[in-house]
Amino acid sequence: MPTLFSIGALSDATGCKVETIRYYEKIGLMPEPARSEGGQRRYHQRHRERLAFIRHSRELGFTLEDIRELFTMSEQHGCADDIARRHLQAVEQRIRSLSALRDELGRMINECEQGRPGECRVIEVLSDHRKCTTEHGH
Amino acid sequence: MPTLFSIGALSDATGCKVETIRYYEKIGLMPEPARSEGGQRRYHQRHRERLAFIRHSRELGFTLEDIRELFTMSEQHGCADDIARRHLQAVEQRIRSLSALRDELGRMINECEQGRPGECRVIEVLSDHRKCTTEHGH
DNA sequence: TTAAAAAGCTATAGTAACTACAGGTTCAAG
DNA sequence: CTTGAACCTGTAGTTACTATAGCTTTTTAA
Repeated sequence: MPTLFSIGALSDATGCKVETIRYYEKIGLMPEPARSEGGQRRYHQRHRERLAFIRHSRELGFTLEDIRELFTMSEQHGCADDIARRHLQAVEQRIRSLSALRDELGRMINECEQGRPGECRVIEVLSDHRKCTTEHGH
Repeated sequence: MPTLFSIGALSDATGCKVETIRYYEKIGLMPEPARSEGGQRRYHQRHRERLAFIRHSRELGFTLEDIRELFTMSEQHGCADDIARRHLQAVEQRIRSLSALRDELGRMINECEQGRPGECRVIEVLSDHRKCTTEHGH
């Protein structure tokens, strides 16, 4: 007989919160598990695997919609290459704008340190985009 | 007499959507402007400046709560140095994890190209965190 | 001057991806 | 057998907007 475990045990095994597991079930990302006599959820190993897949994908920044697509792919033994590629492009773009932002913040803080006390460049720069050196945002 | 302008004109001047301006007013980030006879909003130059400050800060990734703090600072002629510094740390952390993620995605896509057709490493790696080389997530 | 079109108004609901109650039930340990 | 931890459902809240419906005001063109 397969070992069944509770939602709390599944939560401990995957690091995913109990509420989040129920939420994934509600939106159809996790299948409805068996229930105990009293109506509590009872999971198998395959639930643990599916949840691990979801959590890992989320850590890598895939959206829940992406993950739905990934499941379809994996069921059809298709290649998830293009989803990953699309996602990689988004990640690279995000890194570029965050880097511009980091430079701008660094510069603001630096100028604030140089200034006389009571004179804050941070506020000044925020008030006027023209005082920016980098082109952040899109 | 100061030139008054409509919400649409303010929107055009700042690139901030009309709905967003009304939203900022509702949450108390923008002051309530004067109204026309018929009840439409009429703004001055100082509203434009305040909104530009908000938008610029948002572009730099500050939250609306941060921006509230920034306004308090600027009213008290205080230094926003520590908010900016705190934010910089968060940005740097975000860049680090996104870089790890980019590497991981690149590796997955690469291995997928190398493999025999119909064999997708992307799904495989997503199923098993142990197949990761980098430590992403926290 | 007037009629139509454009822009504005309020209030409410929806988005992503959860998280946090409230108020009750079931389960496992002592 | 009792107690307390864990579980249940359902609903509301989070962030920062965006979108809709159904109306009113303002502007433009005939």
